[in-house]
Amino acid sequence: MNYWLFKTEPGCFSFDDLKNCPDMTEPWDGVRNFQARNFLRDAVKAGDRILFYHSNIPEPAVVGLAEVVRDGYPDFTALDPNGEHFDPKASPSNPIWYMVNVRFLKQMAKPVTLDQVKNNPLLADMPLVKRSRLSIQPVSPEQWQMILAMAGIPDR
DNA sequence: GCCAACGTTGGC
DNA sequence: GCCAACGTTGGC
Repeated sequence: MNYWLFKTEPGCFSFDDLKNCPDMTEPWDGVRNFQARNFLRDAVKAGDRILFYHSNIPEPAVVGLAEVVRDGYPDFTALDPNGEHFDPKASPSNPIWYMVNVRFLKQMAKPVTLDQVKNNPLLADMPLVKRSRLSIQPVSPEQWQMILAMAGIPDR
């Protein structure tokens, strides 16, 4: 099992939105960055755990945990000319973009802010801290445990 | 809203 | 295949 951090702008799709949708499960579509795409296509697998991160807000933070429930499959929103994630280069035989399905796991009573992450020397290697704009990032087991500890969530 | 960082595009 | 121009992300 692997750990990941998924970024989203809550104004676009928030952790509450995930919690409120049917089965608390939703396709993670619209990723249009090749490095993130590669993770979704090749490495993110059902059963993996996700740190759900809210970006582009006054206090960016990890706000909860989610779980991958479906391996990568073609992101067909790239084929919809009327959709906001349309990519004219994508086709059914060459979908280019991939997505996974994610399910709500746990809300953090105490979100872990970007500021807290940046101030923790043990988290200095996180892509998040290096100011990478990567929207799908790998998280090490140690980093995962640290974030959970900072959120006050017991490690089961 | 600004702007630095950085990913993508396209001319050559 | 280089690299300048351009577009996007995301913290502030």
